[in-house]
Amino acid sequence: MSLRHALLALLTVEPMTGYDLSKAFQASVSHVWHAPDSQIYPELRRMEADGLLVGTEVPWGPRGKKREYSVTPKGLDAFRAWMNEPLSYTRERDPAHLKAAYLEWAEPDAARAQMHAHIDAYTARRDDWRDKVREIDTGTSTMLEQRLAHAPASEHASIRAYKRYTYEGLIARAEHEIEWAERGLALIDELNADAPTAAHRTRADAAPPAT
Amino acid sequence: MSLRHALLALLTVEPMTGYDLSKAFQASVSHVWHAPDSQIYPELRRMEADGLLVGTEVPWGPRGKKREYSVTPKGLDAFRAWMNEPLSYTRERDPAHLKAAYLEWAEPDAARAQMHAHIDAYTARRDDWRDKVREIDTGTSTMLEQRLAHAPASEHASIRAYKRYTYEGLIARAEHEIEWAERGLALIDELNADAPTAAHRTRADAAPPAT
DNA sequence: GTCAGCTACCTATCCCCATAGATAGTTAGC
DNA sequence: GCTAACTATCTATGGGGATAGGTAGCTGAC
Repeated sequence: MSLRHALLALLTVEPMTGYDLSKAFQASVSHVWHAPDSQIYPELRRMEADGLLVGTEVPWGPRGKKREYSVTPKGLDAFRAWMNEPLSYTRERDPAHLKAAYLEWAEPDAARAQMHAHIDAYTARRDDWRDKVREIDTGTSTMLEQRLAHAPASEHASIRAYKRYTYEGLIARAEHEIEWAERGLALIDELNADAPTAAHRTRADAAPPAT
Repeated sequence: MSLRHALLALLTVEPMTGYDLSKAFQASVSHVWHAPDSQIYPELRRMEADGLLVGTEVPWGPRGKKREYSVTPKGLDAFRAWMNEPLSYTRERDPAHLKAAYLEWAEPDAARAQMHAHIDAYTARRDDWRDKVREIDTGTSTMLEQRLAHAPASEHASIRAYKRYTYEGLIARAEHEIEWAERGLALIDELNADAPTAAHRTRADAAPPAT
């Protein structure tokens, strides 16, 4: 149900078409929540059916048309209700840590490659999020500036602060993941210092026991 | 496809029934990857159909029977192949941070409750993972000890080290999440310092902190 | 005037997962 | 001998998401 609320968050700024939304999504929310357009369009229809949005046909060129959605009072209520109730936390499900727990099965070099992939993935995210923070600070984030333009000046500080807070949390998390993977690289080196390749070969034959 | 590999990881230790697996899952892997039995049983069937496992009927009491699965060489190959290829990283999708980005919409007390929920969820996980580390160190983890019993002594250090490494990473992550939420609480107080809510004021007056 | 590239929207399939429940046999304690 | 609790397995339904398409109109450059 998070997609629904992410869309509501964007539409509270101003009415948009599905296409606009999928672009806005990529530019802003996607750093926190990703969704392809094939998920956005049907969800908008469902939200309209549920009375959270109203869609109006807008002419586009001589023959074309597009559908612009705006939030209804009911939609606003739903969004506020979601914001005011705490999330339910689902249990951990993390492929990287799952793999790490059984890393003795991997070739040392494959284990290292895994760690490098982890580092690369989180480095990219960290840089991405750092850009977002910079955009917030310099006022070059289109979505944020539009949101601010539609909000009373008294709230500008909060809006900016929460966005910044969110991305800073994500940056710190990414840095933690990078550190973790770097410790992983050190650990792999340490464990393979004496027997670089022999360890795996014995393991390979160990699992199917000859009965 | 992670469930499949989590199951393979467990079955490399020794053959098990679906029921055993769902128990073992809860006791060990579930701290990294959770799955209910209704997902495990069909997946085992599929894995058998794919030739990764063989299942044999084992009598259980006078009339009952159960199905015990063991890993085939093909299953072992699949597991090793998974271990040796790097994971693909999917894009961020985090409801807590999504909400945080729009926290100006929430009542201050609801925002605080959200932060407390975050702290509670990660505190529980952190404690859980700390227990796991303690189990690893004291040798009271059944699954781990069984795994060690089936592996050459030369590998015991690695097996233990990777498990410990995994859980330590998760503990550090949980601690980061707790810190983040605590900074969130401070931020909420700061942003609402001039206009405290009625509820907040009442609570502060009713229960002043004992020194 | 036509072609590339963009805007706009939609469909289909498959997989994973959450949740809820159905069924049946076994074991241990009273 | 009965009952509660455990062992064992399976089904059904629906939501959410990934991936991969398809259609149609618009716009601007050459």
